[in-house]
Amino acid sequence: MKLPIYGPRLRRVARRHFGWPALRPGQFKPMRAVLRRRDALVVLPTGAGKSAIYQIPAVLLPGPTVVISPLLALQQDQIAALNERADPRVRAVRVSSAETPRQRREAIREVAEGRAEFLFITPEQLSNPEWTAEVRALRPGLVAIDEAHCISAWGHDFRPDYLSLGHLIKGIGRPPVLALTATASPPVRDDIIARLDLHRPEIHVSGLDRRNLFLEVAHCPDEDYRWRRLTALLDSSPRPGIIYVATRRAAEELAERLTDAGYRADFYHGGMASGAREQRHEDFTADKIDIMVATSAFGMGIDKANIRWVAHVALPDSPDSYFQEIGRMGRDGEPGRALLLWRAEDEAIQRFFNGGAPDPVEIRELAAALRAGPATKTALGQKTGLGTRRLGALLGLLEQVGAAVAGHGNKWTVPVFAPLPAAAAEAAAAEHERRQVVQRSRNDMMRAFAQTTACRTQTLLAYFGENLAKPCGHCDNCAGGTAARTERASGPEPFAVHSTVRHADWGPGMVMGYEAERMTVLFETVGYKTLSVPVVTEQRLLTAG
DNA sequence: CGGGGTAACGATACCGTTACCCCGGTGCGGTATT
Repeated sequence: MKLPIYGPRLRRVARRHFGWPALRPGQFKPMRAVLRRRDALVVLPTGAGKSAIYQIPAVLLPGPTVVISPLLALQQDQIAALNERADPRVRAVRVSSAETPRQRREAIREVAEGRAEFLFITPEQLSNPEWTAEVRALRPGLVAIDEAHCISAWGHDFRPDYLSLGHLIKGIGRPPVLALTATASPPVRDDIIARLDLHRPEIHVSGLDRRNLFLEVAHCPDEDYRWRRLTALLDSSPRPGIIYVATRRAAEELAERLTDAGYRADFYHGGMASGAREQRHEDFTADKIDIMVATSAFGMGIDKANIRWVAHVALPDSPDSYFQEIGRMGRDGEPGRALLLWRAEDEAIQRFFNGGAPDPVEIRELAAALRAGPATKTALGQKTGLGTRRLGALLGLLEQVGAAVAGHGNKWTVPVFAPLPAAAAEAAAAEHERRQVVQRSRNDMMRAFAQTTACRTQTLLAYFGENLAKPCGHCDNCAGGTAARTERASGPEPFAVHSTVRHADWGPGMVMGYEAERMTVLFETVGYKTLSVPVVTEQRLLTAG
């Protein structure tokens, strides 16, 4: 049997069809996985060439490629970039609310007739039974999930159709699946793999240590101090840069205060009219805006290489978000500066955003409604009086505890051995609580990152399950010498990094890293925990395995 | 959970304190109206 040699073929496609002279680090292995028709999860932070990982193999694989991407604006940019080349083998079309029904049908026809290779679609459209059948008939050879962390970040409450992606992909014939994201800590990866139902996926993680970024954190006792640190950064840094804040109001107010103080600043958040949003985004891309004060709405889809700094006038909800946000700078390889200006009070808003417990009565009623026979979400919504958002979240919970299942034609029903409504409600509440606990542990890890005296990069990479052998040399703690002192203070490590351990109450977990006399363990049920190494050793809190 | 705004109060000439309320991120899609 002739062994396939992938490298030259991939490079040839990159050159001929896309005009890229060479492959970049981190691209080849996942491409090879795709060509071997393996499921894969790719974590590649720099943003440089993530799309190529599905685009190049797509040309070599039979059948069109379905691309699932969260934002219409993002899709627009990617489609435009592909169609610029006027090569039918890389042509892209789209099915979304931005197209008329006629245009959507035409898009499907173009793919069916081989006039286009890529079909961009949102999870929401794919969950429409009409399109499921149409897309299935195209016999796609690959499904690419862009910004796959959205499954974990948004699926559970914000955009529930993300949770159904696994079912939806089955509905279109279950071709190999490639999930792509810039950040995914182990719990997020597990979530992606579980929700997409990836089969023995190859996991490729690379480029987490961004050596051109200098990481710096300042604890701010009050708002005045925070303002002084921020303006000191602005006075000493080139443009452009991004300031992240927690709320829309804060974005507007800070932009105004900066403008009054003589800085050229504008704001951006999800509450703006779509036209204005687009304009601001374009202006920033075209270097017409120096300083963008924004909520987390400003993020995905920023394709700009020369962002020189990112400041946080807030405490992000997790290291995942933080890493994602600072990862947008310095893509050109030139220096970038990350400055986290945090106050203890910032945590309150994150706790609020985590949300409260679901209403047990509502869950029970929904569980009962499901027993009346297969029903669509719309029908269930009418029956229970639940809004689409809440309904989606509750259905997701019930599904996870085996009290609901998506069947034929996107109708929901109860599986054969489903618990009775009361028991289902109880299990769903427990499942929600478990998720909350994990989310709170991620909040805690963000604060721990802010407070550490160890190397910032080592701390951050440990959170993502990666080991950086030596302090990074490009963070405040390395520069100030505390990282070296912290490293010297660390004693013997009772369990190897990445080994599995067990705690009497918290069950199984994985050792993520050590920092001085403390160790971080990620437990399956309670999330991240930081433990004292001497206490662990003396009291035998953990056992191997 | 905490910040910010406002009303009410108390004491007294213009203001301070307290209590209470409200607010707070991320985007798809489809429909009704210009």
